[in-house]
Amino acid sequence: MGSAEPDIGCSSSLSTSCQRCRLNHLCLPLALEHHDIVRLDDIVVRKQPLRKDQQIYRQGAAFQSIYAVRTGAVKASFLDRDGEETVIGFYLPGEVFGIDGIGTRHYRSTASALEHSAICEIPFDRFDGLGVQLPGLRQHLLALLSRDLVEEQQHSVLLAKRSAEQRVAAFLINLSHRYKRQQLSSTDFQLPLSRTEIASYLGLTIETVSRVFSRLSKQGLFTLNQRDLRHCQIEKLQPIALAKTT
Amino acid sequence: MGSAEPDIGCSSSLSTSCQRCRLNHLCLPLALEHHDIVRLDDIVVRKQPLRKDQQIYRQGAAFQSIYAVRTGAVKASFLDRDGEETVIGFYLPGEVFGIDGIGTRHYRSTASALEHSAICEIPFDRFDGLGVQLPGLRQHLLALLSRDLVEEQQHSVLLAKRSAEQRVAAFLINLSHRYKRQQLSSTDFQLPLSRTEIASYLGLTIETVSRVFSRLSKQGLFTLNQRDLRHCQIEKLQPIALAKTT
DNA sequence: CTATCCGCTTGACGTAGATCAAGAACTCCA
DNA sequence: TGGAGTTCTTGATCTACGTCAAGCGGATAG
Repeated sequence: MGSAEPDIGCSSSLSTSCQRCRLNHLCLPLALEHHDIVRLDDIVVRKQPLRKDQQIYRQGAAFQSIYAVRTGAVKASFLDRDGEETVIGFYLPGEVFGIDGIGTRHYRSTASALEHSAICEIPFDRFDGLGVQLPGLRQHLLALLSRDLVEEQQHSVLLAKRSAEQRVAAFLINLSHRYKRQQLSSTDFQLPLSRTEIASYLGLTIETVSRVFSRLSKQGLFTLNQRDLRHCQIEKLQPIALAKTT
Repeated sequence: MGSAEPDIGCSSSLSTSCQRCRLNHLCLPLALEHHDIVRLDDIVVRKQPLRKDQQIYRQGAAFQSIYAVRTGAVKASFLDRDGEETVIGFYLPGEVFGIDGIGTRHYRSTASALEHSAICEIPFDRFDGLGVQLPGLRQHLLALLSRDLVEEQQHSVLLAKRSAEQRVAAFLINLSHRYKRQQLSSTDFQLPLSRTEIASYLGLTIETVSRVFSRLSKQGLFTLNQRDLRHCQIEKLQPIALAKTT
């Protein structure tokens, strides 16, 4: 996004510790007492900021670390053998990704930056070692995985049962919640995904997504220019997202 | 299934221990040394056999235990507020379910027996306590969750991108693998789900599922009477399940 | 300032799968 | 042994969304 730039900015945030990170109440440290956060800090690797489209890990690569988003946004996508890419998820600041590699010891998707982003890497074996001493951390990882599983189940239900309009409405509601969690506006924000990516994530075509956006904004539920969403009326989207399939 | 019966049979298997269970190489004990299995055994509750449609837990109930299937089959389904039921998963002998409740401390779906079934209950806090002493068990649970997450992601991709025929083919391949894992025939088995349940699980209608079954069996890929599948040619289903969406 | 590209929108048309409707086969029970 | 309730199949029709095709506006480059 941003202009040209040799400098990618935010070098200040590069040096941030978990203790001082404004996201520590959302992210892994939330499981820890103040004095234990230091120990997590020791193993967290704060990476060089990434440019748009830079990859964090690739599908099939050996699993080594889990990651957290500090700034920007990251998508996970799955490439099937005909070269078709499917967006299976995306992650906003404070969210953890890469945990789907724990079981198979291989990443099952490719993670890449959706925009300029800063991420934290947590080498898994060190994290696991820490878990021995800090049961809270262990519990938290378990809870994280379990909640991701539930979300993925809900995504499946969305794809299995809901119309295009319902999927798009649910997508916007979900985004809104996740921005709110970060103390950001829940009614005005940038879409982290392109139309193509949204379509892929929701199991639709780009044309359908575009038409649904047009229709909903014509109904006055929000205004949308490119990725710039404004005045989103979540309470009016809610009934659309739920609606009886009768 | 079976005839009338006051006795639900398999009372012998009721007394089985994990050590002697024929599924112990698939199920939780696989993570353990022989002499540690006894400790797992201590906390496992071998429940009364369940009849078809009996519930194990209900959506929204407080999370207490995780479960494993010993015989029979179990489905997990999600009820949305219009009363529509969606089948989100099903579990065969040796498989563990209920772990999606760990994060929220509430079950997010209802689990019920698809047929006469025997299940093992593992109270989660005792299990968790055991995990402190048996790191292998802890790792295994983590791996289990992570692999379930991957499978759920794959299910989402199936729903997002694949045609009715591809979904049904993938479903049969999946079943075949899971029966094989149990040392059962991978080409001849009973479908654990009704047409209605299969349709719900695959995001289709019952009519479409039925038509696809007819079409595929007319092509000689298998024979199917009601739930009785025979001579299933997995290697011919594979190309159908994958096929280019071009 | 004009050209090319890319992301997005919009319209016209086609189709896979949904819906509606009927009937066949199997199950359960009297 | 037969009738009522399931579950599954099959056909005829409808429709939401996909496909194809054109055009627009904003961004970057020459």
